Amino acid sequence: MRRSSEDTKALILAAARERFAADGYERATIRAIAADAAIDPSMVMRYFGSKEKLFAAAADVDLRLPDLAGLPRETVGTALISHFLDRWEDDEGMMILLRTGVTNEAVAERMRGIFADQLGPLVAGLHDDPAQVPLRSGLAAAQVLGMALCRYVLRLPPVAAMSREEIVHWLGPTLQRYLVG
Amino acid sequence: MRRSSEDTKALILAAARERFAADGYERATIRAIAADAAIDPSMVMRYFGSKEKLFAAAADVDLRLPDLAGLPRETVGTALISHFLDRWEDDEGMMILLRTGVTNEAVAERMRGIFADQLGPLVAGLHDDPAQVPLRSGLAAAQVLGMALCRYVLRLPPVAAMSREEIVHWLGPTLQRYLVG
DNA sequence: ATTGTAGGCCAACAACTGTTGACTTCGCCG
DNA sequence: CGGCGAAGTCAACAGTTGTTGGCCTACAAT
Repeated sequence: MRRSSEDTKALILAAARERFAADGYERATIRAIAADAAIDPSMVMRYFGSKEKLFAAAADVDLRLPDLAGLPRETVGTALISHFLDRWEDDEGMMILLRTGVTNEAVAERMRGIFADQLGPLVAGLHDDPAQVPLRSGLAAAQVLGMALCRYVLRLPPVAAMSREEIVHWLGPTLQRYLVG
Repeated sequence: MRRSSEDTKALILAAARERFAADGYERATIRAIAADAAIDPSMVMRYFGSKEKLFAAAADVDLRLPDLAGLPRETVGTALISHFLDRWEDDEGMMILLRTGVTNEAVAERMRGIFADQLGPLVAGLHDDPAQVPLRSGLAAAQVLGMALCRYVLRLPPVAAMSREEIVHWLGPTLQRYLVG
């Protein structure tokens, strides 16, 4: 029995996401991705056109932010950090963005867009004064991304060893203050 | 007049630091570094042996942490964030470490060492209970690195636009709580 | 003036990269 | 059965990379 076109495409995409997440853009070669998917490198080109387009498909990420405005005012900090921990632990896309955005201007631009379009509106729902929004969402982004960087990417031992509850306990109040304090 | 051996070596090292800081390890090619220094690529090999050794020389970073134990207890948070902002703004080494440590395991290991050997002892000076130290220095690292990431590497507009005083004002109390609160 | 040496340059290497085009093989439809 | 399109393979391309060795050239000591 032969594979369908969509099946192989999905196979390649899965392998690509893994490689990009683990190695970043440059070190994740098309040959390595193809080998992981057990197919020929030329199939990658056939289905995705180029390495850049394959990456674009692999790095298509949605933060899936919940609607914090519906929550009790004093719980938005812990809600946000909980959500981000969930997201980081089950979506390779987060790792891809961070690993590659640091050395690739196009991806950095994409991250700026994601934070402006997704985190910004969410924070806007918490304030009457729109002038506060950029500052507060920027502060929140710095805290959340710093945690992800230390825990999932650099794996600083004390940070990687922290329990989920510890992180929520310490970062929750910080984010609370940044967001609405 | 001909250049001295040490002069060229310093010239190469300066160009290398700039390139590694701007482009990361993979994209910073020996040829590009040599061109910046206006010398032949083979000279880089002559003076540094290999690209890896050149990088090791370029990424030799010291956080130069001040002695927080000598300060009034309630000012350690603002003192730490002020110091890190200074450091980030006048030492390309910080950028090199962050840009490359994210995709290079050896550099990540180096960063783990730096934070264990430099930030750890500093925090230890603030506590009687040594068991608290890893948690607290990990939290501080996450906050500080997250700010650096958003401001200097990703350049998220709201974070990049913040004034130095705003950052100290907002992150100071957070670090204070993480360190001794 | 000769020579030794250290600084510098050139050309080439082998390996690896993304990418391409021609070729083969499978399986469905008429 | 025959052929046609889709799925897959193979080999090669052109460019770039780190790295090497041989060669040239200025300068200081003899």
